[in-house]
Amino acid sequence: MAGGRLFSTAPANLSNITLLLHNNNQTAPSSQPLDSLFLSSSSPFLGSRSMVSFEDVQGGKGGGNRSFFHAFDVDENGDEGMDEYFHQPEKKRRLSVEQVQFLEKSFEEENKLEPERKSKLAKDLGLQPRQVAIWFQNRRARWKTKQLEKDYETLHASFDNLKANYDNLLKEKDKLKAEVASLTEKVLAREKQEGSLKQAESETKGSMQEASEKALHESISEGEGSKVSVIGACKQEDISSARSDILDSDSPHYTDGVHSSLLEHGDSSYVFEPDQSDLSQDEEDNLSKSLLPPYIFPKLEDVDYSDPPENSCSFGFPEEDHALWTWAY
DNA sequence: TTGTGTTTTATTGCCTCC
DNA sequence: GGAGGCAATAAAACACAA
Repeated sequence: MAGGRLFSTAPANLSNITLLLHNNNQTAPSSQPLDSLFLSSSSPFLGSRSMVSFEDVQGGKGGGNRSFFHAFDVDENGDEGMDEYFHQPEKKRRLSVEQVQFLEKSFEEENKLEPERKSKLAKDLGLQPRQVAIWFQNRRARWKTKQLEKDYETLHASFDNLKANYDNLLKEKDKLKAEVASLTEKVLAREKQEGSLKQAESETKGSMQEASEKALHESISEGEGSKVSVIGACKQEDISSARSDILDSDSPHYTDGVHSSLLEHGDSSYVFEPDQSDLSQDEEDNLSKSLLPPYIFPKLEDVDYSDPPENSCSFGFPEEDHALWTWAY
């Protein structure tokens, strides 16, 4: 559209240029080639087939600075190649390889074009300053596109890298999650196992306790003449007395002086002083301590009193000893 | 040779800066 | 308001396969 319009008006411009050239030729040798209208005499790019823009002939924007005739006025003139331009005015001409290389080099140094540089390049390349400006503009556009592609690739690579890392982390997380679940399961199983073991233990303990109590009751009720009451049997002082009674009759004689004297005293009621029943629990405990034969019964301070007194028929003995000392009665 | 896609040159209109 | 840059676009030039 834009380009087409330019060339649709080309014939009119062409006639203007022809006229101008004609006028120019009136003052210049007719042997001068047309190319030199646009090329510096010192240009290494003589013979360029670069297309001529007629925009400035039309008085396009930018004013006189962009004038086709400005270039014409500045540059040397010549006739060679004139036919080429004016027989194919509508044709675009590509820059030669040398021109492009020169422009590329210049672009690498600086991608912006100052007016002085533009003029110099145009002069050196035998191009219009406008052409040089257009080339730089298009080159910047290409560079920008390339840069965008590069940036996109960099970002894409970065994204891929991050995504791979993220995926790895997700996998690791799942692995750890599974590990935690497995360990939790193991812990729960172990706790369950321990719980059932404890329950079995307590059940055993209960049945053994029951059995020992039964045995105790039986042994007590069998001994009718015993001074030991069933209720008192569960009290430590009473049990101690009962033990003394039992020991008096069944147990081997002690060599312990105190007990021997006591036993020798013949009066087992000695240990059952009526007054002592009125003693406080602490006093009773102390008394019991003093009366207990340490080599048969455990020291009372070692006895577990965690059980309530009424159920303390085990006397703090380990469950496995209950049967033994129950048998001892 | 021709159709088609890509590249290059150039234009246009808009915008910003001075 | 002029100069110049930029995005969008046109169109010629070019490359290449069929």
